[in-house]
Amino acid sequence: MSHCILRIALDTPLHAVFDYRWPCDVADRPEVGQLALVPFGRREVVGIIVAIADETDVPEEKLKEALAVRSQLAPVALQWLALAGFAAEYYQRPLGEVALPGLPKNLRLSTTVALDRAIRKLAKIADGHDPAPVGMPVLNPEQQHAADAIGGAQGFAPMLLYGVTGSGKTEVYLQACAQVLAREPDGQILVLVPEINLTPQLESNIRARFPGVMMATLHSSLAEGERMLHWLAAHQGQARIVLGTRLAILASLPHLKLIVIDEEHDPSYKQQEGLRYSARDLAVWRAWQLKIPVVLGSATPSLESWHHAQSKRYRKLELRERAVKQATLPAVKLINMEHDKPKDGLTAPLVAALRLRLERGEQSLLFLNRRGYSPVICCDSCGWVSDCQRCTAFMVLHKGEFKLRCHHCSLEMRIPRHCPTCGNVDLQPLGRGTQRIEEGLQAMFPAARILRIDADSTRRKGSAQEAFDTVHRGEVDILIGTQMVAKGHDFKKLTLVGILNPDTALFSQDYRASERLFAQLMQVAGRAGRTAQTEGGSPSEVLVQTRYPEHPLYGAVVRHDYDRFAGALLAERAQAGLPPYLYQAMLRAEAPELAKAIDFLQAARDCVQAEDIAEGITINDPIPMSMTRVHNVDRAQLLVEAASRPALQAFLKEWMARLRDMKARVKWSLEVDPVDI
DNA sequence: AGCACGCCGACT
DNA sequence: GTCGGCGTGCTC
Repeated sequence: MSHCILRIALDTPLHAVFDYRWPCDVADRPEVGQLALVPFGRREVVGIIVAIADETDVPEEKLKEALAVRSQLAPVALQWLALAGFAAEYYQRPLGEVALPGLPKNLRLSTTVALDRAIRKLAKIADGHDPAPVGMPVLNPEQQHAADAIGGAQGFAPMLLYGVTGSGKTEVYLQACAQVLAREPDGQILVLVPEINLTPQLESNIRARFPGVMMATLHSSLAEGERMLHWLAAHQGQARIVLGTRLAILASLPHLKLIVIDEEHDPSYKQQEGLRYSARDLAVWRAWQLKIPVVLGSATPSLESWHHAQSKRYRKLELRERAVKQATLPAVKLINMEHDKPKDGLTAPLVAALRLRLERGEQSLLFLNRRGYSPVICCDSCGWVSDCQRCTAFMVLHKGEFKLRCHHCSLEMRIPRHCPTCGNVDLQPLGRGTQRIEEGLQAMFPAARILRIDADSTRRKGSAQEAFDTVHRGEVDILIGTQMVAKGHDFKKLTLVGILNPDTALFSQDYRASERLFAQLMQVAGRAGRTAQTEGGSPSEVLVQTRYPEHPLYGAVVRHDYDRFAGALLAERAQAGLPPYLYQAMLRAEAPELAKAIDFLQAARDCVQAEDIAEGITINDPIPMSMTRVHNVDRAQLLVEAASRPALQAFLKEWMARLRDMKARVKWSLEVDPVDI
């Protein structure tokens, strides 16, 4: 028996692949894409075989033998390895760090009992190969046109499905899926959603519509056993439809024929720690690689996607009408808070509108993106404020729990009875969170059934679902919530949406804040008026309390005019030299002292500044992050810009190699295409 | 990242 | 006298 060399990617921050000896004859070598168990340092870990060679440069005494190859599991396809390889290069991370964390944990154990059990279990389940849908409703002409365009697309075909809330995008996806499933005998479809827990309807819709095919879900809250089964069902091609969150973009799908990204503008498609990838961008790359169609759906597309649609790189499919014929868009009205002074956070017109809904037995929703009772407490006499000891942030008053809590490091303390610096007993809450609004509402409408839905009220598992069920059953008159209530749910009896304090985002340092605010307002406005008017209820309305009613963003919201707003934002971006007209990467550093972090970034800048590789690249000054200190660590960042993606990529590759060689003792990381600036 | 080895302070 | 602090070094 001779041996070969297995080149294996391992989940480690080291930018290298590792070679192992493996005894085998030439005829029965393992395959690239198979998983293998290997000794690594003092541990045993599972990696992916990325190449098989006859020889290696690794000295004999260092070379170890692999312990096992997972031959019962089919290798991942070469195209999947290429996807991982692309993501690794693009985001400047080692291959193993991209390829392995997405696998079910049970696949990465030294034992194979869980794998063997899952394989046996799936072998007993009949493959879903009856693609016939049931209960397909008739589409309106626009929907039908879009569904046919998607279902009939050949080759790489990126499409933007642009349609207001309620225009029936889901039905378009479903019918396009039906066409693809009918045409491709083994074809698989990947459907991505921002948060699967907030959209259980889509899952049940798909199951009900396609009873003859297997569907698998992939998201972070699956139990390990389930994750293994679902991942394996996708990997073996049994699952014809895979519904998942951003992590599902890295699923092994050997027969992928269509990708759908619902609410493509949603920020949750961007992973914000570890490998900071954009599932939307990777989806488009994957579609390009496989020469298949990809659909990006949204009522308020990201400016990147809109830009691509305008320049005809993406085909635009538009749904102008609401699919439910009688439902029109809700009337959006601005309440000028300079004229109508709010009491307990609510202006008189909003209170009157709430009272009207209560009298008619209809539901209202108040949207305030700030949980807790008040974002800070302060001392009237000496000016003390409830700063967090570990962060550049205030501690938030949580009145019900008698606590101050930092939302960034989770530090908690009892509410001080008197001012820590001057002893004054009169400490005032400043500003309003959802709890305080709830308290004020309850005092104003003692008989009303008021429910608050935010991260605090739904901490227990399953309690969010219970809360939404209560609303759906009509057992709530006024719902108050954070962005949790903006997504997914349609409330049938809801005819009023009040938006309480959106102004802060207008003047944010982050140039993306207004794009996000617009999307959020349109989304929450869309919760109102989906069906109520058909039953003779109040006309649906959305009331926005603002100090800047003349701001163009609100004008656009009132007119439901995404097109013009997006056009104006794009013009600003072009003028100011911002994405999508320019490409960015952000180098971040953190250290116990700010100066250390800044020094590192400065050194990182200096090591390339005057050189050829930095030509055409703008390396900005290092600056402290806007929230400088979190959990006793100071953070700083340095923005790099380039006019073209390839130029930026080439620069980053060389720059990262040099930074790794610098062996800095501060923690640092790179984000390509950063979203929070 | 893990997980070692490796030299200096407070405890059974 | 030991337990254990986290500094530096390595992983085919």
